[in-house]
Amino acid sequence: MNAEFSYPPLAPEFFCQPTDVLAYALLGQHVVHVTASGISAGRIVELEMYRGPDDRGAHTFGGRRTPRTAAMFGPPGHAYIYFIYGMYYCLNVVTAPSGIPEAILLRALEPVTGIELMAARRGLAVGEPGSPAYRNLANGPGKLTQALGIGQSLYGVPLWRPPLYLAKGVPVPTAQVARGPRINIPYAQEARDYPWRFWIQDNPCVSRPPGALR
DNA sequence: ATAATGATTGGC
DNA sequence: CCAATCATTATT
Repeated sequence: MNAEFSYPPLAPEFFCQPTDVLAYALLGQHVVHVTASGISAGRIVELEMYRGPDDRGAHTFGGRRTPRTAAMFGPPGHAYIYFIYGMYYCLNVVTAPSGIPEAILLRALEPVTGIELMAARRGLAVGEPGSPAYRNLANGPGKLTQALGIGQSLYGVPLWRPPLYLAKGVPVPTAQVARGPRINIPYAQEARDYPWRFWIQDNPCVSRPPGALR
């Protein structure tokens, strides 16, 4: 069993940094979810930032404040979770001070703890580390929430303590961070090409091969 | 009340 | 390439 996850939670103040700084700082950190079934956790290897109200790709473009997007207007370090395409949840880390709706979408994790639990939730067989089955556990925004058992009930929760928290990992040197356009926002016009997707260069668990810049 | 659509995934 | 599947949102 998982007695305790050995990585300590990040401090609440960690989230009080500009969104672009946090985009780099979050890579290499861990996402941990504690449930009655056990602990599952993964290392963040890919993410995207959304900066409303000026970002056409963001749910908060134009300052749209609805029940769904409310968390994005709240204080940093909380979970913004939304249901998409009738079947998947996406997990975001709210950033920027209250009133400024910015967030970072977590797009892919490298499995670290609770592999069997993650595989069971995904309906997959447990694979060896490095195998295709292993990579497939959390290499996408919908896959990672499914693997960690994250749903709407965690909407708005703080991310510095259980049951859902970010835990200290090894920061990724800027030189190892690749950037490119965000995925699946063809309607976003000029914002479509902003290089606001960040991932760890050459990491096998990123959601899709690079169309990289830098 | 109704219609359109999506920060995805998996299968053909 | 395209269907699955439904909450959210805007519109009537």
